[in-house]
Amino acid sequence: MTELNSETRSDQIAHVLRDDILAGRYRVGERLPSERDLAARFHASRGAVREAFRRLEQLGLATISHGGARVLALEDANIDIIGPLLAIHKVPDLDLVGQVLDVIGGLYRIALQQMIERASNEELDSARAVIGQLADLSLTAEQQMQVRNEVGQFLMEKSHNLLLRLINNSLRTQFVDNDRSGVLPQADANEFIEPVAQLDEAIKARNAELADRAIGEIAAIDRRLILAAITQQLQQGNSAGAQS
Amino acid sequence: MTELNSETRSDQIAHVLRDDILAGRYRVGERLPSERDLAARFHASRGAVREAFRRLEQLGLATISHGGARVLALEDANIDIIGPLLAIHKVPDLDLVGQVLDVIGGLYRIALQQMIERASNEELDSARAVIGQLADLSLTAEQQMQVRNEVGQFLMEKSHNLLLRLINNSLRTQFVDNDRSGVLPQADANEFIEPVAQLDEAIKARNAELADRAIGEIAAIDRRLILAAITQQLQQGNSAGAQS
DNA sequence: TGTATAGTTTGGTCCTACCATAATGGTCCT
DNA sequence: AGGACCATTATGGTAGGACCAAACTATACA
Repeated sequence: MTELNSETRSDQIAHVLRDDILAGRYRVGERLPSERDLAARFHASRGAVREAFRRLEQLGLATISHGGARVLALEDANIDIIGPLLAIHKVPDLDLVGQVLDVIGGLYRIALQQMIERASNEELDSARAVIGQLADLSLTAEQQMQVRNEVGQFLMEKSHNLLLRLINNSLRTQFVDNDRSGVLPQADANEFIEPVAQLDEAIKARNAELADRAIGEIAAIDRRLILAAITQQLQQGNSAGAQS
Repeated sequence: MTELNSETRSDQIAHVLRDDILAGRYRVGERLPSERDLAARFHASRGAVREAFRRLEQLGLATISHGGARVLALEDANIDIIGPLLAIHKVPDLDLVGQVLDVIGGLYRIALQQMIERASNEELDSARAVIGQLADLSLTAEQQMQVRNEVGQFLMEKSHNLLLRLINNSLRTQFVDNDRSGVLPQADANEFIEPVAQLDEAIKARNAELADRAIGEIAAIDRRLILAAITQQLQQGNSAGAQS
């Protein structure tokens, strides 16, 4: 295990319950065990269970009311369940990752539009500098990954859009938590050279449409790389699983 | 007041603390009062305060650890604070609403792309039917508002993208909660006729680019209407405030 | 068969006590 | 006078028990 010393009792309970729900061990609308039962099962006090319940409630996984705690549909949950949902399987679910990448790509497009519309010339210049790193051929795979994260982070900040930043933060932290799975796409930086150049020019000219096209292409490449890396890991997992 | 009978003690505490933080009554990094102090202040038990803390923690507004509870930066918070943030002032903050609408518009664009890419022909047909209502000239303002919500909801569902739906749900519920402010934009349905027709045709032909343009235009109109309605309310509020 | 009702379960709240850790303040040494 | 060390204190984390009110369940009655 990673670290369980710093994890609070109510944290543990909340996590177990969360994963149970996400894994579908409770049907939607079904009642969770009572606080007293759970307290007994986890060898904890009712207070700890209640605190865990509050978090589940905030996560949108369950409603707690007088009759009991009822499980909600996954579609009614909070964004913060995406991370745990991806972490349930050893290798993330390919479909879900694809969906998330689609959304992230779209968010970057929005951010870029906002930035081009609102940011100062100085900010645009620094943005171009950061983005330029994407086409740096001398970086390792890890560094490339980091650069891409930085670029995304930078775009979000310079979009001056609070909601955008909030969404991005949620997603980013969840992926960082999940990165331990070792999914490290090996990018061929050459692929990025052309769209990055286009993007640079578009930002320089504050050409929103061109920028949109360029960032879309970059996101598409990124998406392809990540999905390929996961697919590869899936196959490795399958072959390893076949041995046992 | 609306309803405070069904509101739990820990709910009240959480809400007060949340609003205090959002209103900036605590500086970032500052320590919140201790659980015992807050319990005394709210005439509640420590348990209730702790449950409130768990929710603040889940909202990303504060970190609770052994030294004490510390306030986090707004940018590190959860999406679910957008609603409360808008509700703090009698009339929502114009900038923030604009930002939110920008993002929602972008999300609709993503959803539409996904839908065109993935949905079945039947789903597309039903989507066209729903979208067609946007240009219905015989609807009242309330009905129009409802139709627009339905369209958004429909797009999100048919995008078959879980993350997109989660984000949309969060935002939607927060706005529904906030709709009591009575911001009802009066749309001139005539404006929608042309882009809606374009969108219809684009969906029929599965033309992603054309659809993107059309939905963008619709979102822009919607945005303009809502902001205008809020601006008007702001002015009313100012003139009313000048009397007192 | 449907309904009213009593009993049981369950969440909501409070209280008290104890522990472990972080924050604080004082003391001692250099 | 300044800094390192240590005891004290404040604070969160947890446990257990008690009581109430609302919700659920099963029973008895009409």
